[in-house]
Amino acid sequence: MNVSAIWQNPNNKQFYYKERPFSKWIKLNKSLTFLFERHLKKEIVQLLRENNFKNSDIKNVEEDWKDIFNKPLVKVNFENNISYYRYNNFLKKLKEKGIGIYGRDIINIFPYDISERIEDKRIWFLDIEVEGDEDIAEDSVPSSILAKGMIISITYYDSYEKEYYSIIVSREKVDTFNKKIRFVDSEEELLKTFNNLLKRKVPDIITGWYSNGYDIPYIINRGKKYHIIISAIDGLKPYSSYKKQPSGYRFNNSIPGVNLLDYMELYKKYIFEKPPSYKLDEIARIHNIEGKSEYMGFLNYKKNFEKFVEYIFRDVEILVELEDKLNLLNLICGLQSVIRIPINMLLAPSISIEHYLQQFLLPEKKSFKENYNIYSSKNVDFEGAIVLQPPDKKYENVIVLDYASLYPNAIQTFNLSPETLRYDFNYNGKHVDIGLMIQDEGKDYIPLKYTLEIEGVLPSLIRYLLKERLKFKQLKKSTPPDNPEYIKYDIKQSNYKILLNSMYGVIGTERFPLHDKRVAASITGGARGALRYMNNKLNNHEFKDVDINGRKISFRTEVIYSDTDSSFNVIHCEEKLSKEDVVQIGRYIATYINDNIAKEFVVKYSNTEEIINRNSLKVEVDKIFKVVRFFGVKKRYFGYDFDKNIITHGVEIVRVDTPRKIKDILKDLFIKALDGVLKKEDLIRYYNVIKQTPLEEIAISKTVTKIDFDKYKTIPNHVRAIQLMREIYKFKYTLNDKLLYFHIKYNNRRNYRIVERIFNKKFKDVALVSACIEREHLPQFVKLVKANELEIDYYTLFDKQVLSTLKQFSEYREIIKEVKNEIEKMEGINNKSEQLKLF
DNA sequence: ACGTGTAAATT
DNA sequence: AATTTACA
Repeated sequence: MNVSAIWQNPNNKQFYYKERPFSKWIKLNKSLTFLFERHLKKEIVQLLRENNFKNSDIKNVEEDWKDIFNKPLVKVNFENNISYYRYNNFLKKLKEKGIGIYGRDIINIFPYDISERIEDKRIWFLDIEVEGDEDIAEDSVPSSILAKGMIISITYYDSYEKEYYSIIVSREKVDTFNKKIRFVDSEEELLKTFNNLLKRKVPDIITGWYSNGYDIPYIINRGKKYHIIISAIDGLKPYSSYKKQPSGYRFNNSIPGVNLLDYMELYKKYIFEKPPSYKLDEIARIHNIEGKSEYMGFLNYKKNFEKFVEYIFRDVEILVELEDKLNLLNLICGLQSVIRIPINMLLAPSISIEHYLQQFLLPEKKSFKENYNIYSSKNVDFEGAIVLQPPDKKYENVIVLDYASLYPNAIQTFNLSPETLRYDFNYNGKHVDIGLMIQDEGKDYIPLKYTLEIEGVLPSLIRYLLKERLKFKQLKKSTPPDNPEYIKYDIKQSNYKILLNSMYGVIGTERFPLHDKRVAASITGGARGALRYMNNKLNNHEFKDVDINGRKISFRTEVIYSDTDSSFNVIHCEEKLSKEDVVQIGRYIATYINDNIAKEFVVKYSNTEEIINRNSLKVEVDKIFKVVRFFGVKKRYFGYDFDKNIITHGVEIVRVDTPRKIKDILKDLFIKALDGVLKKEDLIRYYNVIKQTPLEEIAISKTVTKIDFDKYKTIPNHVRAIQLMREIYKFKYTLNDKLLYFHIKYNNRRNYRIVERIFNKKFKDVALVSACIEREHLPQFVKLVKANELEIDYYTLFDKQVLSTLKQFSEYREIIKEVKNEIEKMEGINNKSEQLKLF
């Protein structure tokens, strides 16, 4: 059976599926199951009786199951009519008695293939507008839960019909070209209409920007007011709840028969780029999608209805365009077809891996316990990766080698898994001992022996994942990029990559049933060993008369920096090297490592040569620098390749809390500094440029991590800066997005007391403080600047963001000092601080 | 509700 | 020295 989509009722774990795309849901007959240790059979039978289970409640019992440690297990399959409620209560009782339950994940695994084709799913991209939305005050309850305002429109795009729809509460009507609009008289009618459409069209997925926190709870809660049960399956009810957590609100929504997927959550999880704001128009800008003209939803509804109608489609269009570019729904559907669990479960790696592993073990009739409690304590720390300290120096011709998927390949090569670990000084079977590798680092020996006589579940899963990923990578390579298959192969290989990369992380976390910190420590230990091998091999190694592009070239490699899986090698050579020469040298030294690693490194820690065949550790040329500058600190460097493309890490140019304009300026200044041509005039010129730049582009992006400010042990400046705007100007904050932070001169002396209290400082003359606002506040904020209540403190901005940052180039410290003095003179700033600390 | 290592600004 | 934020 191949199904197009599934939905699982979270209340009773009942599965629904569609046999054909765009049909109705069919209930799946799947019984509830659990497993227990065979020696507890009598006790379990007794407990089943005590809990009023009869023989006829049990479909069958399978006695040939085992756990991954080979413990004999019994699997009980209940009849289909046993409710999840009874089942759950029974398992709770077993848990109270300390009886370990195995294989609970099985009930969340859909037993048949699920289509990965996005074309098979009906997806609604949805957005709502609410009356008076822009003046909803901050509250201890999210506005979508209070649901005070009336929903005036629900707009969506149907991926199957390829059509935009909107339902709008309005007596006024407008005609639109290519959009289908239904005008209704009341919110109640709007919700009823929407609900009927849900039941008739049954979308598989509803997605929206922040839809789990706003649109979906709003619809459900407004529905409640009219006793409208928003649901695609008759007889089942929706719900919407939330939990307040230190970092913000967490929502839990359900509309029966619809998979709810917040596109913003998807974006945050899978898009590497960190935007300065998670507002949809900002995201659109980043991905070169024409953003909406202005935010005026409800205002336009009243003032300019035609404009309002144009506007409400824009957000949905952006979302559709975004998916066109990013293919995240495609990605998640691919992942679902591999892991076969409900879509919303796929967002948590520990849950994904847990279910995937269980599914992988099912054919072998193997399972595992909810928690083995092996080395699980929070206090058990384990060591991570090696990071070398680089010098404060500029280099030319630097080749970076790195291990491909180091952690997964370490797991595979050394057979690292909870059940292959022999934590035993005397174990003498065929094995590899990571303890010896760690001892080589000068630490105490502990036996971290992994038997090679059986294959571990983790390694075997990883071997499978690596094989699948390679298969799709090769298919992708042999397909032209304009072929529609190309993107499918790419998504497939990234699905496997995601799973591979989560494997190590979950082993070290308590939530994961098979976690074992000794195994996590062995993974990082094995990886450190591999890195040390490469670095030792390459540091100050003389390569003599190597055939490079038809010439015999001698060179020396020197390791100048290394982080986790990478080794930065500067090539010392008498001769002048072209781009092609360096590329070829890179290939040569990578091969040099790959040819020797198994016999020189991997086998060294094993008592059998068999491990050589297991080796999948392999290095690649990751990048090549024509010039790179290190600053004497770890995780920060700046350079460019032979095509003058910037390659940089850690420095302010790449940080989200650097303003957009400053990033552009710094890029130019960093290149000039690297090339040794930075002049005083460049800096002065940029200082004046910054003064002419719109505020949005010089705003420092900041995140508030605790919505309850009381929870801060020390209040960060940007939080004080919120308090200032809140107390004096009554700005309202939702705190669900990044904020704009400005250094300011505060001018209104009447409020000095308040400002002094907030910032814990005394001011004699000027109050140099800061202000922090939400993006929506920007027009109001500009008004305050124009009214001279406050001024932007360009000097501090320039000093902190540009001058201090450039000081990393130690050779420029003098020039920077001079520029600083010059600007101080220019601005008439008295360098002796006017600010005294109160305490 | 996936790990550890690290820099830097600030109190 | 401790806290907070962001990055790798």
